[in-house]
Amino acid sequence: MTPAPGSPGDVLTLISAGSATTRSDLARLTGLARSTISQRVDALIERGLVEETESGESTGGRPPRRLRLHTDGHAFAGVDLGATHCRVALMDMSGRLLAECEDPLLVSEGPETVLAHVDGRLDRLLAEAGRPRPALRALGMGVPGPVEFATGRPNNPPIMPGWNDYPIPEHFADCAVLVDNDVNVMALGEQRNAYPGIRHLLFVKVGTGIGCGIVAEGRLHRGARGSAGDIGHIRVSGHEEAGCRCGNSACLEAVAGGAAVARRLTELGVPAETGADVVALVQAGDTQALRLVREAGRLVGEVLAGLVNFFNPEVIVVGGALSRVHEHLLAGIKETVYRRSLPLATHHLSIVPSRTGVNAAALGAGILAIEHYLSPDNVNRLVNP
Amino acid sequence: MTPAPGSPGDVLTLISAGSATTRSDLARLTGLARSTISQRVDALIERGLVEETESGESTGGRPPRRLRLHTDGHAFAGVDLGATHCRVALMDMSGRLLAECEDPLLVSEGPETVLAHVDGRLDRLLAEAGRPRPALRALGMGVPGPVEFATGRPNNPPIMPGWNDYPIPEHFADCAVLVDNDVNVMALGEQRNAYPGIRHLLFVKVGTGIGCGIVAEGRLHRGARGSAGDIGHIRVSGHEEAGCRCGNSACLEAVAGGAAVARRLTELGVPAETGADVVALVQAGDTQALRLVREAGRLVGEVLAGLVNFFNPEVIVVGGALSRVHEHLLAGIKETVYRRSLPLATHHLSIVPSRTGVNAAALGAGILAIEHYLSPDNVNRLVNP
DNA sequence: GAGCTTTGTTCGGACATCGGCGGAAGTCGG
DNA sequence: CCGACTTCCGCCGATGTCCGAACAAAGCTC
Repeated sequence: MTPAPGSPGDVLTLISAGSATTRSDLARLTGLARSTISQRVDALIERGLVEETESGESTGGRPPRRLRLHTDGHAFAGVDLGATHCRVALMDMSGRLLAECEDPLLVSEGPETVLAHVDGRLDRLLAEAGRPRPALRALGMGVPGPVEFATGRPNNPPIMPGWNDYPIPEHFADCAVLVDNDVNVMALGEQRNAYPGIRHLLFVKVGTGIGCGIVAEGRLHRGARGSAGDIGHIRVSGHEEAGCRCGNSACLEAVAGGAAVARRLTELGVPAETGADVVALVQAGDTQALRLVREAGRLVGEVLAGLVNFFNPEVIVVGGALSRVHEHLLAGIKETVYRRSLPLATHHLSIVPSRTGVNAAALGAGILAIEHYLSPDNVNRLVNP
Repeated sequence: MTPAPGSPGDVLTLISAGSATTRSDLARLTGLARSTISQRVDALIERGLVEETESGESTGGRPPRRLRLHTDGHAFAGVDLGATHCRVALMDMSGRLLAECEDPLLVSEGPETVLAHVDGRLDRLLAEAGRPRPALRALGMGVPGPVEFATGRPNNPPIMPGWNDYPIPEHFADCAVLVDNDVNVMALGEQRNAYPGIRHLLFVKVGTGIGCGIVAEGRLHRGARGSAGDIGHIRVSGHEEAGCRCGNSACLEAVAGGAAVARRLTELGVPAETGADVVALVQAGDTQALRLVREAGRLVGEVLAGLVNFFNPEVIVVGGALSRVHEHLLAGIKETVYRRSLPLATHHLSIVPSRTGVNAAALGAGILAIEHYLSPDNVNRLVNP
């Protein structure tokens, strides 16, 4: 059931999105009477979800009292679980970062160890921000593998031994927990922070692996089994010799992933092991590395060219480890996409580097948590007993 | 603004979908009081949208009065405009076919001529079905090219000379007109008729060209510029020699489209010009034709394998002219998709031939029209003065 | 400071919804 | 065949929600 127009949740959504900052705005936008709006806003204030700030500027009459989210007393967490690191961000209801931390941590140590670590970091960050544990309303988590979003259970993740089907939410009994693929939360964070008006966006992460988060109609597309966006094993032409860990050959990841580029560099006599090594070499001005990164961009671009025709996004954001040298990667991507995609699809297409940087995933996961908590359905439940 | 739960439109949606056939069902499903439901249903009956039928079976008490859409007095049209044909289907509100016709017609004759023809056929079909012209509530149309759905204007369609930016809806002043790409309406029709529970579905049309309709979250995905699903110009590996009319080479359409298969057959000494010729040859048992169709299936499958990883659909439906010999085409497609896509994405994936047949597009276009008319927003407008 | 404008609150009335009651219309068991 | 039971449906008073007019508040303009 969809919420009624102008319901408390709807009102809060407008305030949260910044579409409305006064009661008058709300009345205009919802079409409800001013008296009704006042009543709704009062309820939201009473529940601690909204607060009044100083009076705004008069436009010739009585100045309005500005409304905004009441960000005290609540906290939300975003967790970015990588293969070898764990980043936790504590945010308020408006999405502002309150505190954060990052530690090296092997996801392969298994769920109990890793989630206990997360739990400890949450306590520390909450203390830092001066908020009690019960203030934590919801937690979002991005993990490096496929997840069944509805239940928060990893689904045969290749690089998360011991996590298969583990019910992550049950580890945090006192607050709502939303678990998603790391690339999905990065896509969400980028779209919400940098491209709020864009309805169709792809976020491509080029690191050791290659993945893609899909925002369609402003919402994450996860597909039937939650495995949408797994573009690392799409075939690219002319590289039949490259075998991939998935058992096939000529997979995008096997020829353009960070590890693949490093291996090819090593073959050329420039020792490199990981994507980070490649980035360092490019930054040091190594021309072989630069050439190979650009070539990797072309290969990613070949796959993206097809996806642009298929999905017709407005924006493609390129992130991940290799994007630290994004000029060269992007150059290769753009070159191929604009050559191989149809004009109608590329005419208004932007291909840009990620703006959110290293904590993109943690912030995106936090946004997942906040949007869950502020969803009209949830707010209506909070307001009506 | 989303409609309120249990609004007249919501009630009608449940009846239309077959989820509820009695007042009691509606009360259970909406959570509203039985008295409220009765009132809503009365309003819908008064407006001629719903009718009572005979009593249903008792389950131990008073038998319920069954409700269904009141299909008399309304009519909806679906128009399938092809490059060389025009098919018009007249349907009632439940999606049942009332009358239909097909004529050879060159879309290249331009909008005035073609739309005048459609108009004439509409009158004839309405007369056949015994309904007056004003009974026509909405019209859906599928055209062979990209369309800006919101305005119903073709967007630089390659095979529709004279139609660029032509405002098709203005030609039919008295009823709502929805114009979409032909593959999109085929996808919609197939999903609604044959796979109502499936949320993510791809419809692949293999004919002279190759296109794809995308259903995501149960709704058509049209993309940013309405060009989503144009998979005919995605690159396939190992066919650099094949030039395409789009200016690139190795496009899927240039190696696996009906015209391409026909050309390759001709080169092998078996004369063929169009996809229809190829179908005839296969049906006649020509082994060369059979082999090439299967090979075309493999090529389509290579592209679909990537799209399966990216989009993660539950069902892929294969339609279009070449699918009349779908055993061979499907065999090639399945072979490649199941080899090249990730297990998580293929595990619950079905690849099936289209069930709706030659009038798939016309029926899908009609469904577009009906769903527009029965959308909760529109129904609420109809019921409340 | 009077009048104007805009914002926000108060309050009575209109309207929709709820839920109990009773009648209608069937089944079931004796 | 008939009464008990079940389910469906309409009626109606009670309840609560929402609206809109009137009013108060707080600024601007002259």
